[in-house]
Amino acid sequence: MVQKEAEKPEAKRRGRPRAYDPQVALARAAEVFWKAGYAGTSLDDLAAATGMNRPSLYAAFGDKRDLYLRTLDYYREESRALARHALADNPTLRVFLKRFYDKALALYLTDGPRGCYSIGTAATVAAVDDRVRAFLADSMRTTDSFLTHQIEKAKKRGELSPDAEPAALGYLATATLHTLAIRSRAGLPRKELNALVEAAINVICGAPR
Amino acid sequence: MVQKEAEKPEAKRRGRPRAYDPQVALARAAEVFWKAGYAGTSLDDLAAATGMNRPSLYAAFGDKRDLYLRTLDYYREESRALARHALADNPTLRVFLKRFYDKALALYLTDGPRGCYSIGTAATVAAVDDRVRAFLADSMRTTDSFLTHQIEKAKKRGELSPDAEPAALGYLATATLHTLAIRSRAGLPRKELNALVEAAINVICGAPR
DNA sequence: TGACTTTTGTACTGTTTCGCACGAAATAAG
DNA sequence: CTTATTTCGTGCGAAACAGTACAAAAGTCA
Repeated sequence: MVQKEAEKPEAKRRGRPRAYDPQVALARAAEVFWKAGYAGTSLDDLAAATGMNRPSLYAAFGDKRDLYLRTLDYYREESRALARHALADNPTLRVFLKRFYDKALALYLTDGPRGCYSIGTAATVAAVDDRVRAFLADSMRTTDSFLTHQIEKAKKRGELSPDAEPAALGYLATATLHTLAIRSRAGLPRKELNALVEAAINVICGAPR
Repeated sequence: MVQKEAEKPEAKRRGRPRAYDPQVALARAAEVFWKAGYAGTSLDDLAAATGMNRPSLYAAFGDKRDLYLRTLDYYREESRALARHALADNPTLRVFLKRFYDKALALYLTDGPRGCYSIGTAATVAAVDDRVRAFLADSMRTTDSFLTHQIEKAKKRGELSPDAEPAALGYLATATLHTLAIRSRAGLPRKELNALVEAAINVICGAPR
């Protein structure tokens, strides 16, 4: 609806070639939203950041809201790829969680204390935009079930106490991610965040041996 | 700097009387920010909500940022009063936490899914405003130590396992509050949030007897 | 080369927003 | 009743903003 659906990346297009790469533009736009929030970002800001001018922005992505929704999807895909990658060598739950939170923190602390993209920006918009709210809800449910699933696997492998409840611990694992998202945006020092990660992992996996 | 410091509430003031109550105006302003976020709220919105006109707003609270910072303080005071009240009859940790989260949820779900005021609005602003960022950091540290203190007390009273670590559990208790703040703003149903509260309390206090 | 297609960039319109100036209104003090 | 003081409320000017029209630019295709 916003753009030509079937994009052939390599096919020679007919008219004047684009001066921008849509994926790069999307990433640049996300950076601006990330910093200033949705409402705090103007189309001029976006144009400046992407190097495009406003008419091109409209043609490529629709209006500001459309563009924002695109960046949310973009961010979610990137995040999921990171999470999947942390599972590549089938680590223990303890090792996986450490990696998972460390990767999250690395993302949250790039270019100053910016926190999580969707929590830092979409949470505010969610109260007035149904689609953003639905996106947020869906993202969090997905994180819940992903983490719960990892915990279930670990329990089956005998890494956890037999009376550990994966669903409850999954909630807490997601809650840990959320609190890191907010705390990092609040500028808390890395050291403090590391201590929190340590504490959460010990509670979820049981005291370290 | 923004307003006369020593406000004698009952002293007969000299000129034309105010047509508004500053405390009420502050609460109304907070409601608007709560819904639309800081950047998403214009002075006209605030004027409409408070029944004041813009020049009066400036005279009373300074500019938009000053007013917003005031509402943050206001909200924090209200929240602390609620928390203190939940401790009035010296309840067990389990009972206290249940009350604490229930009160938070009641606040977060008033007038639709609006979540926590400071997390829902200040988190976004924090990335571009030092004072807001400092406010957020300070608030969260206060919550951490408050909850940790309650957990320590419970441990001394023998309510918790001897090897429970209050500092670690305190982080998780705050994390639970944070995740509730975000999830409620994302519109997750009350039932799901209740289940999360239940799970978190069981992890913090130990399985129910 | 010339017709066609798509993107670019400038410029324009109307709206929103901010911040303040200024006179009217309301009250206390003398 | 007059003066001093404080607030109210209209309204103005400047800036920011969203969205679009239009012509120039930069390609493809025949």
